[in-house]
Amino acid sequence: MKLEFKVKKEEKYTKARVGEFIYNGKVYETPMFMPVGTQATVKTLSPEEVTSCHAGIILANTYHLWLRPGENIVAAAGGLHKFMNFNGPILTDSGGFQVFSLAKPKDISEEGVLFKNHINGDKLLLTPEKSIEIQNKLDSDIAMSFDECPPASASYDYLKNSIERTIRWAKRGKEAHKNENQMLFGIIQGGAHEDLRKFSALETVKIGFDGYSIGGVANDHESKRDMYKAFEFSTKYLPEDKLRYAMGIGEPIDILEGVIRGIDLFDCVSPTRLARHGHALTKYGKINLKNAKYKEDFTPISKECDCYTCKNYTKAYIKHLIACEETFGARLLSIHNIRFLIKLTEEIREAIKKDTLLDYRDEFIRNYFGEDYEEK
RNA sequence: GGAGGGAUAGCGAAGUGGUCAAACGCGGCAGACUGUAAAUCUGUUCCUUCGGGUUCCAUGGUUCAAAUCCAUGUCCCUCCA
Repeated sequence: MKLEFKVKKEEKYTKARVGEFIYNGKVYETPMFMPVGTQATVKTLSPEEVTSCHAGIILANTYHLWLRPGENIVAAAGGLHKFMNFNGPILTDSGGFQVFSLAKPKDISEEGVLFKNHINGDKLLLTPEKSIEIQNKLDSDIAMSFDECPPASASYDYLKNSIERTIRWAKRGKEAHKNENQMLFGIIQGGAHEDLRKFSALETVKIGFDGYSIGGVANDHESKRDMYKAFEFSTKYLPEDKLRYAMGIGEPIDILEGVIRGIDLFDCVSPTRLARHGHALTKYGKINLKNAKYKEDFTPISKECDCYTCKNYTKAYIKHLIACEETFGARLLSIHNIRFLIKLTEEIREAIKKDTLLDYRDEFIRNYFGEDYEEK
């Protein structure tokens, strides 16, 4: 079943909106934060634990599942949902990010991208058609176009050529897309340049997709200002009635600023990666539970948090688990961090409904960064 | 009782005349992480007022120079009886 998205409420003072879609008879609201489960698992968590964080859509990755176990095995299992025992909606990334993280510029051609398989060194060609074919077989609910994700610092000319090729790839991918039950999103690139974002958006919209992603952000230590420009210059040229998704975002403040600029969906590895590295997100900033000061702190990460971790465990205990490299520590922190970001989106939705999102943002910043916060 | 081996920073362990405040690993302390080649990576870890000061079981000695060579002592380990 293809999920139908509707905008339900637009905020009065910003571009933010609350939307909803129905999946398996359940109503899901946006803005939404989507946990990442690259290899068909949100690292360290069971599907039940992911769901307990009130997660909606989760991600999986085409490139990784193509290499292991192979899309045919997932298809033989009955698709990703059955394979990984997750009943909620699943979005698959196209492998486009791996063009950024694994390929070298010389590996990218009109036909596709030549990857050196990171597991056994084999050379493999991923094309727009192949990426879509794999995603069709994986049977995710939302597929991504195969794009090049150039670093934000790439030159104007490089970005321009790359965008033109990504648009040609998007057309090829759409033609190859055969799964009626699966949405297909196009991806907007263009760094922080308004004309490039505009061109990328308008051309991608011309092809016609079920939703639009904003890519090429937060991948190059670019400034927050540039990232927010990329959001703004993309959503400005996208249709109101389609989902907008900021790929790989992110940090709480970036989610807020993205929502304000009209973005509905966010995904990020940070809650689970930070967790594995001993960090917890809190309303008052990120804390590092490895720090000695938590040794005898027998209070929860957050008294206000309703997650399993905060209801049952202390900082001192989690610090001990992380110090001993016990996986349960990473799991408890993953639950907390995912719940934190999802709770953030819940509060954001409430603020949009009340037209108080800017006040909410300002209060969030005061709490999270302190009084002397300056946007960089 | 006899023969041999050893003692190096919080721990393990290199180093066997100068380039040694002493490799490396662990532990400790801190930092980074944004569509996951990340349970990873980086820095730091004798003291310091950043000039320097005090170290390699202890004490004495050889030498211009000692963790390194010699003597004595202390402790530990292995094998034989």
